[in-house]
Amino acid sequence: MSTRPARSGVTARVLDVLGAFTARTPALSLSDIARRTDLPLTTVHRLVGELTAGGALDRGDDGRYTIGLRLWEIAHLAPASTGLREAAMPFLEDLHEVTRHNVQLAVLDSADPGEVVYVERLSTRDAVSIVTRPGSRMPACATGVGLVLLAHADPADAERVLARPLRRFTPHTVCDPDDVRALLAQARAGGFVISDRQVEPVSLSVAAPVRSGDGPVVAALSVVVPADGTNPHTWVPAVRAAARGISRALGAARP
Amino acid sequence: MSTRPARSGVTARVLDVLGAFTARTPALSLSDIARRTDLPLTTVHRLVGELTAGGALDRGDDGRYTIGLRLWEIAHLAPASTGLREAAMPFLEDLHEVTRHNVQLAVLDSADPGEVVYVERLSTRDAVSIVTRPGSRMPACATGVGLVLLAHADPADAERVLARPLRRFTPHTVCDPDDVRALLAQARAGGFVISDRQVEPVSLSVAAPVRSGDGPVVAALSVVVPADGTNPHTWVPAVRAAARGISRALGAARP
DNA sequence: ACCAGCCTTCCGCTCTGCGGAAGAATGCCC
DNA sequence: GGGCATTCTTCCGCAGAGCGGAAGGCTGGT
Repeated sequence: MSTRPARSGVTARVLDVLGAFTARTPALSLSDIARRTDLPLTTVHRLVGELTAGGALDRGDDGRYTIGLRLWEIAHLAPASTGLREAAMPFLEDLHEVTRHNVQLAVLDSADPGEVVYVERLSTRDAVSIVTRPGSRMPACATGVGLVLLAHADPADAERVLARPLRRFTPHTVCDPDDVRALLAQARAGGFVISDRQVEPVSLSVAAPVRSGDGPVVAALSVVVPADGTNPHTWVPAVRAAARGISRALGAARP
Repeated sequence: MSTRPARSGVTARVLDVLGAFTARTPALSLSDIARRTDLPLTTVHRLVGELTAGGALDRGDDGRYTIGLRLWEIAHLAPASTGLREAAMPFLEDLHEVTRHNVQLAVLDSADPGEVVYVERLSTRDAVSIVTRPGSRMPACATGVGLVLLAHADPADAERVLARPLRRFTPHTVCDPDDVRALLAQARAGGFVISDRQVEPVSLSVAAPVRSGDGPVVAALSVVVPADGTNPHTWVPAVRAAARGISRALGAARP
């Protein structure tokens, strides 16, 4: 699931410690971290102490650690936040308001092109329930945004992703590489893709690519709507328009 | 401006390297980082290499480094994102839709109670222009959210903040400690505060506290509206209602 | 009282990070 | 082109920083 990027050295250990935190366990005790990282307790004690002193971790009243505000702050300087999210938000909000459904923005993980990382999500209390949050990841093949991103990624990367077994979420998840290739071709040709009940049997998503101006595809945007028989193509124009709007904004910001 | 949290040790240096990135310079070359951190070039070279290998930094096509996607992803496990932002978003959107103005959510920096860090912001293309972004910080005394947070913070911390000179942004910025104390008292008594043209001469903000259920104040929420003579109290009910809604959601999530 | 986890401090060995120096790879100006 | 400035990368020997085993508080459960 989570990659093990660490080779050796203190830096790698520091990153291992930070990597011990997950969406399901955002607060960890000292020995939790030691167990997960497979590092000696004493070592973790020192590292965590230094990280806490630097604001990268925070210590709660119960003694458990969480990711610190300062690290959170620094991380917001990532390009995904700085340029992309900034430019996209107004368009996401418009799309959200028009559709009244969940709207998502995602990028491809360059380290592992088989997965997408969600940058932003706008939800409504009464919208279809949904599993993703900003910062969370999903297999590229199963999601609308993932298919769009894969369609415009390095073909060699895409083939590498298709070479490994594809995870199934529902009976509708497309797991045959050839079927995926067809969807990718469709995405390139039509400028959008529909992922029909691939993640949850009750919802589908309509996605379109976001470019940096008229340059390469840097992100994808989708709307998740209930699979209630309504023709999904209804949503295509709105999604594509929003995606193009973001692309234009990005081009103006960083030519 | 930026604190120097580092003492010694590799961990501290790693954090120094990450801390070299700022909102105005989100992409840095190797020697940029060396200069800013005041570390030997060779050392930075190694650290940055290890950080890049671990996904904490990304290297752009031009050779410059940016904060990496993986770090961004991990940072989203900070409580400010996990619980707070998650719970707040629907209410922020409602408030945003009703007011059609900028809506912001912020927390107090525990390391320096004199500053607030913005967690989220919803803007509109045609709203008053505004300087804050998620992850950015401002002096607590000058902002609506800051005054609210300070009002409910440890009184000793508040006094410590008032002891140092207060930065002036406009002729309306409240810089006299006693005037600030009056505003804080008002915030406690009324459950809201109005920061009138303190940051920019053309806008004012109305802020209210967000509690963890019925517990302590953990965040503050504000709407920024043009200072066009409209009675700012018009906005108070909507802001307070949204703040209470978030508080309730937080209480339900983590009792 | 006893035990089982969790956290913290101590300390000596050694392995690892350190950074000066030197060399490649640009880019710029004359 | 030649020379100069800046940036990035590789190499390597020294020493001090990080390492982690062991031991001792500090809980809370039975």
